[in-house]
Amino acid sequence: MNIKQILAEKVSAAMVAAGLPEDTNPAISLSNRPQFGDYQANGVMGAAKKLKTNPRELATNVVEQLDLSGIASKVELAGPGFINIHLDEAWLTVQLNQVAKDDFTGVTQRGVNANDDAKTVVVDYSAPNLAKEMHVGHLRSTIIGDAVVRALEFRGDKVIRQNHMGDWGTQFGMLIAHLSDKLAGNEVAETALADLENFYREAKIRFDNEEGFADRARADVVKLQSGDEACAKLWQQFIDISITHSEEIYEKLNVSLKRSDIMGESAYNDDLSTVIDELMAKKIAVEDQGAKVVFIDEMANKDGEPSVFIVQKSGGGFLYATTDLSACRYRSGKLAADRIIIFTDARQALHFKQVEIVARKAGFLPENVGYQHCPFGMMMGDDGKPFKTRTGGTIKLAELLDEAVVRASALIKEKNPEISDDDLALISKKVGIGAVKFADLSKNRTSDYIFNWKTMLSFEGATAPYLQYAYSRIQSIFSKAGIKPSTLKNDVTINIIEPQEKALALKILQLEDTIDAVISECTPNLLCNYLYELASLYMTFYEACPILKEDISDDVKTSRLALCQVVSDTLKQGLDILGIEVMDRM
RNA sequence: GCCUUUGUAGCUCAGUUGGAUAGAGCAAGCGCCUCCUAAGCGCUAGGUCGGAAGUUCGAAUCUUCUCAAAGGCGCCA
Repeated sequence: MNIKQILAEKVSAAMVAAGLPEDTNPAISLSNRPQFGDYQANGVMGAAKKLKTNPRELATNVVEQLDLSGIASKVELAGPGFINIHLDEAWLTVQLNQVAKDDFTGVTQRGVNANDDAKTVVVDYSAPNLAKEMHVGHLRSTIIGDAVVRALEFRGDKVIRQNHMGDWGTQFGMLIAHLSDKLAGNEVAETALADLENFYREAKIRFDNEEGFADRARADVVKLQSGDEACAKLWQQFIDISITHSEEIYEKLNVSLKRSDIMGESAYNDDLSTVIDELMAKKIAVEDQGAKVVFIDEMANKDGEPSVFIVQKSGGGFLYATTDLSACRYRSGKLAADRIIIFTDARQALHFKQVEIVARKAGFLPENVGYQHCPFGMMMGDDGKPFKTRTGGTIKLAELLDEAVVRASALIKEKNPEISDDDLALISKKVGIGAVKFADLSKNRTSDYIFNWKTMLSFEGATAPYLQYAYSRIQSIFSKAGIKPSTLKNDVTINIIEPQEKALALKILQLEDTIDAVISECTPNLLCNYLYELASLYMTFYEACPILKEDISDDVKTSRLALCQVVSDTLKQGLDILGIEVMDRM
């Protein structure tokens, strides 16, 4: 169910009938003022400009050809060529009632319509460095990626998650050398690695100061990479425990990543020399100053100097450029991806642009496979500088999340002193984590954003608690009415009476449109905006339209209860895509 | 030096491929609980969209220049 798409098809047909080319964009958008109707089509003006004709006359022709019978109650021509569309309330009512009965709250599944097949989408996100604990810098990739993944799946695409964990590289030599000594001292790996930050720090101190240790560490890297069994065993132990740390975070964050989604850097190790051989054989890469590099003319600067992309170090070692090229081939080949999406911070934008160009040249990434690097900004403190602890250290993600729950708990207790300890624990977890996630997800992906406890947990305005509150208010009505929401699904017809109900209906019918925008641009903030608007319209409806009051007729009562039911489903479903949980009471 | 991103109300942010009078939330001010959860609702105020020029019926959005911030640019990832 996508109103915008239905209107786009109708207006397009009218445009063609009026003599415009087939690919003319009808440019349907929501009207920004009630007197301009519900939707407007602005495409005629652009088209008239291209054809150098009078926009008003052209628009008149299009409107004459436009058949919206049954859908619109009024179509008006305004200004230089705006076509304002007032939707027919009867039509809206029919659509709304269909959505009310639908398990996917009106979102069409891929494959149902022609030209809308399910795609295989590979999504690379989270990707923490296993040498250390996850810190706040990993939050955005993890939750933005997960939200997009869930949106894709909800729409019906086949998603293959790829957690490209940093589990390989020189620092692991130092770590396994240190671990080896700890185990020799009769320590158990789990205890030695209980605090990864400490462990890393200890190893680093030894590496920098202790005589002979650095040499051992370097030797261990070489041994590890050449397949030495003892080193591999130590490495595996380290990796396993570090992954367990990450899994705890995913669990806390309600993120859908599983161990089976891990495809770490080490997994590409055996393929790297092949990648280089192919690049050399195809004369894409050349030797320069001892290293193997690709000179990318497509990205030359004004003076014609090509961009440089190193794929193998002069000593023969490989870099993350090599790994990412190998990943391109694996994903488009073995995984048969139609589309590849990568979530990393914006600093890597240049790198991924280079990877794509080289991979396409080398044939690792066929023409028809989409490749999308989705960068995001950093998390800043109140002072606008990178978010750090008071002493300047990185903030562990686990600690941040714990603090969110503690803060939520204090606030809930204050609002609701009689709450039981069990309820408090459960609700503060959902509210605290939800608040952190929503604050992040609701911001535009590309810019840096300021992390602030106060605004995200204020419980006022556009926050997760506001949405959760709207949801629990609805549940409260059901419980007060003694009605199981599921019983409303089939027998009840919703009627639109008040303007607040119409506004709500219109918003409900925009879910698919919103999801599609989230999917194509990888921007969950659009879904956040949508859900906030939905919740806000519900609150307005709640104040204006009594449901369980004595003077409300049974018909109106059941109609409104059913409307509540659709809003409740939509909110729950939308928040679920964001990985935010709801509760019946708060 | 070159490249990328960002700059919108006091603060935090939206703003769909150029569309009509630039929108929310917080903070500020004023109202609304004998009534389904006031973690709420309604109203008021707040802006030369960093600056300048250009493109056109029409610019926060496109082009050029400029100012400011952040980041990247040959052997880390």
